[in-house]
Amino acid sequence: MGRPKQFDPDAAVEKAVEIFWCKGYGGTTPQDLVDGLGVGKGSLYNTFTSKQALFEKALRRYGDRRVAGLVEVLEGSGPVRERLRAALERLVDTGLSDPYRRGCLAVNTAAEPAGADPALGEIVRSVFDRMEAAFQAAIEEGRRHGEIDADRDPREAASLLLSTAIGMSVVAKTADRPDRLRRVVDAVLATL
Amino acid sequence: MGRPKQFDPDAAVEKAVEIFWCKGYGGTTPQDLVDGLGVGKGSLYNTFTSKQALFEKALRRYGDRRVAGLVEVLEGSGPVRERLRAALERLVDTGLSDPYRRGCLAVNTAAEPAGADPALGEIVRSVFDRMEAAFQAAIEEGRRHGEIDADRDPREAASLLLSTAIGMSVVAKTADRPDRLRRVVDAVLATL
DNA sequence: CATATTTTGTACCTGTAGGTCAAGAAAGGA
DNA sequence: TCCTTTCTTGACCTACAGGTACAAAATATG
Repeated sequence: MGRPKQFDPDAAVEKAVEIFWCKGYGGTTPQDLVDGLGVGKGSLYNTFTSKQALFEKALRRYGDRRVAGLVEVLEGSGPVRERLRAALERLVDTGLSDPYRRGCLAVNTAAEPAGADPALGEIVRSVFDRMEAAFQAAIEEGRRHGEIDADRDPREAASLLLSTAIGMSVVAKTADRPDRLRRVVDAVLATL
Repeated sequence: MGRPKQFDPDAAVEKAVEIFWCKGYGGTTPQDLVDGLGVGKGSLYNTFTSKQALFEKALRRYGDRRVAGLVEVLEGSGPVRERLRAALERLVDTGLSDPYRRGCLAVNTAAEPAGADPALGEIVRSVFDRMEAAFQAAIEEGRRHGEIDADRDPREAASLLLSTAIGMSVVAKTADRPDRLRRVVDAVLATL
């Protein structure tokens, strides 16, 4: 009962992702949210309580999507090595083709002072953990299929892939010459 | 002639590095600077013009120092491979032992929206370029000495080391289990 | 239809960002 | 010694951050 909401909170979170992704947590103002979500300030705070609470929802949603995208590519068909290449190249391509150079919201948050907040840090950590686990699963599959050297420790390799992916997200933001990122992909795949 | 400054601008930049490193560019307020530098707001703006101008000085100084530290380790004595390990482990150790988990100021700036500013982006890019060049020089030396496989493309390997180092700076901020970073160092060195 | 409940728009609030300005203090030069 | 120049202090300014409060509007129930 009571008056029904005149907007879709779910869609609003979706829009919030874009705004926070562009401006960062600290750089986003209530006015940015009001303009971007198209809802009044009263509704905004009535629904989401605070800027941070909304950001937590947005970051979680972003992270889930990112992880799902990575898992989808890594669990695809074809040789594992090619799937790993596809996953990394997707990172590079989407990073470089983004006109706003937003990088990765999870990485940006980790680097921001906001990342020191326990709740936000935990969300970021969870994203990183799931990405690493996805890499590790792929590498183990490749090892079982004899595509990847059995000497290679999958945990080690997965940690390297995670760190590399994070580093590439940052490098992509500097709008550096694209060849640097292509080299990184080649280099890290050559090691497997 | 004229009244002499009552503070050392050079030392003030040094202190500014610490403040920006802790709070980020966007998160640092004029009041933070007044408190931290111990100079009045008038003197601050009279000497440094603006928050951004001071930050540029601070970021440049930080970057020069960081690059010099890396070069020093990489140009040291002993086998190249050990020097590379020492350089990466230093990154990990200083990153993990920092109680404030500040990561790397250049990386944090690249990830912040402020990194999109042309002047700041250029400083960050310069830091990354010089680090990559230092890695590349070390790898080439190792190759000449037969310590590193001649098949390995030094540019590729250097780009990988750079991306990995950047990624580790971010991961270190999440206060993740230290073993992840140790694994990354082992993994990336195993590839050379 | 009256009422209880929830949402919405608008006004309002306190604190601070990021500076600017004017007046006085501390030097060197004529 | 007076003048010019530069630095310093502190007051001041405008805009906006991040919310809160309230009255009006829209529903479900009895």
